[in-house]
Amino acid sequence: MPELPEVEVVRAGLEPAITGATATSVTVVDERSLRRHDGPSEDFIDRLTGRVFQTPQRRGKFLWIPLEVGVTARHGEGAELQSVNSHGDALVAHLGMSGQVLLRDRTTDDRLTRIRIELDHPDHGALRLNFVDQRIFGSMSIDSMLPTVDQPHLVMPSQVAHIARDPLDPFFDDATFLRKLKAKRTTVKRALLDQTLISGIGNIYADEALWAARVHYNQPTESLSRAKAILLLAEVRLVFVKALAEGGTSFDTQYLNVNGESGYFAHSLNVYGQQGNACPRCGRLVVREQFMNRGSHFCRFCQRIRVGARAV
DNA sequence: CCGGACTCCTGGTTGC
DNA sequence: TGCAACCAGGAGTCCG
Repeated sequence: MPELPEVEVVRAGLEPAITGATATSVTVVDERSLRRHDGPSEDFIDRLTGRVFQTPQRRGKFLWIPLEVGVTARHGEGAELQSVNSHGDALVAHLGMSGQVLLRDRTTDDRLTRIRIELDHPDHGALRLNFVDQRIFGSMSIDSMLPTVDQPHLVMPSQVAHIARDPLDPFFDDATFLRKLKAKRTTVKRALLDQTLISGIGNIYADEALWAARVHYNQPTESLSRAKAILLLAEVRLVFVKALAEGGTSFDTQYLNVNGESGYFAHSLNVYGQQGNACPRCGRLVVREQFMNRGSHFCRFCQRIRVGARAV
């Protein structure tokens, strides 16, 4: 599924292609892809049509494109230029399990397109942005930008406000993360997947980072040594950076494919989906267990629950 | 605060 | 060949 590296590949790919483009036409093929939009599809279309895209942003697995303020073309003959809010709006996208953002020319469509946005770019001309999503766990929405609680000068879509910084964010605070992790009364994989603690990690990279750090998914966070916690955070960053590097190579400005299943995932997975295969480190069999309604892949020998290590 | 259950959801794949 | 069962799980919500 799309996690931080996949979403970042999309963001980085969209940036040069669509920044400055105008949304000339919007088609909602399947309203269920607007589940995070507060209002009917007509409202989504009205608030997006005629707007100009600014630089795409990302936090964790959320992606958004701020819309230039001041142009509310569709709304009335200039009569009621609604001052929505002082910080403007953004087109927010979450890819969910199977979402893709595909940049096409005007003649190309994709089978599972749920939302289609026609764009006109001053340099690149006519473009089409297809939001494709098989399972419809993803969504698009128009959301208000609001100042964040901790940093009032930093604005962000309201539905992203509760999402923690991701570990590739230059302002991610390691010390704070380690403190909060320690304070939690939960187990380590659950904590890694908690987007309010650290964002961007999904099932695949959680399993990969835990394997790399030799930590069992069910290790209580309070008994995780500080050294292990630091190592784990480093391994999270490492798998992200590796995936990002590989994802970047297959990037093509005219075709942004972010299907996590295909492409760069395949050749660098050590445990995810590898049940029955040999652990690359010790040669014993990788196993899969049910945890949190999903699969946990790990090596019973390399990753064992350790007791004690209750630092002061 | 925490965890578990539940909901959303579909098409490629598997099995008979 | 045909069809039904199976499977993947991010995120929000509710409840005990």
